[in-house]
Amino acid sequence: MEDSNRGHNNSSSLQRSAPDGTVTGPMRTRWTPKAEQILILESIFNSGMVNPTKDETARIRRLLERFGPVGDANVFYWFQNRRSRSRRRQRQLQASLVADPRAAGVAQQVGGGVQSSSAASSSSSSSAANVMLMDDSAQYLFSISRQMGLMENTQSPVVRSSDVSQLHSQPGTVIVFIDGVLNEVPSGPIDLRAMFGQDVLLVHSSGELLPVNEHGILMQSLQMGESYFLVAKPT
Amino acid sequence: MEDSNRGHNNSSSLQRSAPDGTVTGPMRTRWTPKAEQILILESIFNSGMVNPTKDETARIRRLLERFGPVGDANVFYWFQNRRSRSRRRQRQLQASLVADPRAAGVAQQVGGGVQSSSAASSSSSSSAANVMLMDDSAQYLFSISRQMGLMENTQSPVVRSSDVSQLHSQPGTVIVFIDGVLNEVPSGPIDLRAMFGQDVLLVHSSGELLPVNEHGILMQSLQMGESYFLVAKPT
DNA sequence: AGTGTATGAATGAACG
DNA sequence: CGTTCATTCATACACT
Repeated sequence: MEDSNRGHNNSSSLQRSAPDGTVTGPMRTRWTPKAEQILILESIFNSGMVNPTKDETARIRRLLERFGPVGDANVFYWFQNRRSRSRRRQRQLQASLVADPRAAGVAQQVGGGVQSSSAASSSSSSSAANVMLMDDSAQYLFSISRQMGLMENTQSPVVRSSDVSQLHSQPGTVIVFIDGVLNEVPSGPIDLRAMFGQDVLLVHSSGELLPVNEHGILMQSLQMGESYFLVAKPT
Repeated sequence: MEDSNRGHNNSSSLQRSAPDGTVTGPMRTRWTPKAEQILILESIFNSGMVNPTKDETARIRRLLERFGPVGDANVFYWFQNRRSRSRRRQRQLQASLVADPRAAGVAQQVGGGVQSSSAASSSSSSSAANVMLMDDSAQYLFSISRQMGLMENTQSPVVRSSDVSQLHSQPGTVIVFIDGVLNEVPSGPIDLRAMFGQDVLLVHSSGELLPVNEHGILMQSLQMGESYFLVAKPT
């Protein structure tokens, strides 16, 4: 694809001076997405729109612009990188499982919501196949990307599950959706029993069941912006 | 097979070990053009040869080989990508100007030297129509591509305007030709008066006059590898 | 104020 | 040629 509106030209007169004193001109500062922007992007990606078309990209950009300056290029790059890194993690997780099946390594992050391998390409595959396993708890999240048309003129932020404007994902934690509500959880292993009181399991929005060890400890870190659903542990 | 010399397969038994130590087998190193090679390529592209034929590609490759291993395929891909991305930038610049005519955005990069639209395809259109506006100051650059036959046996590098071997374009700067000599200038707006002492204008090698604001500040960033010419400001 | 890491940006290499 | 993938470069930001 391509990069339409050039990325976030913050046209301020930034300059950096080299050690020798020569001014090397305006720094091209790179776009640093706001927490809200990341949440929106993650939600969209996670809802199945992993490869927006050019005009979808523009719509997304307009959405994001409410929270700060953004260009189409930034959005384009974001999705490209997201796809790429998601795919890569998926692969290397797969590889490490083959290499050492008993691993199920602790901090190993699972990929995004991209389906296994082949036909993951095109846009808006409004994943209908994902509805399974989870006991009906709020999957309204999946409609976010489809609602965009409606939201474009509203002032209210897209994600409202809690006051998102404040969060910036404390270091060492990740922001995730659990049953549709925002949660900031520690990155790393999670004691599901301690955290949710009962014997439960987590299902990623892709339908994948997250592995726990014999103590009910989640063996993978949850991943920033992903959404998960609690299900009762089958006895 | 139709694809000339395959791209720079330095066939050494390279291996890469993943972070966890697992050996992932021989890896395909991708060609990373040297600064000199880029300058040559840019010069050629900029001189109007935007789509070299197969044998022109081979000649170019032989040229580039003095500065490091390179295959015909690399050259082919380079031109293909250069054309593509140049055209794209051109389009999006156009689009953004339509969207917001008063923009003329500061750090907005202009596309390459491809002429407007339609008949930009074929090779060696030794641009005769580009010679205009500029007051005769060294346009010998344009002959670089035509000189290739002569240079093929010489030892001296193509670009000699200064010791090019060292440059790697400090971040935040771009390397350009101005009146045929290499310059490293800050990417971003440039104060022509401050830099050149007089009231001058810059003309891109395509003939396009670069816009300046009322203070004589260049409103676009110069582009890496492009060549420009100084002309006196008409009073 | 140095070091490590996540990630935005760029671009070589392909594919359709 | 447009689009997509893989890899690499550059840097914003945390942590020490």
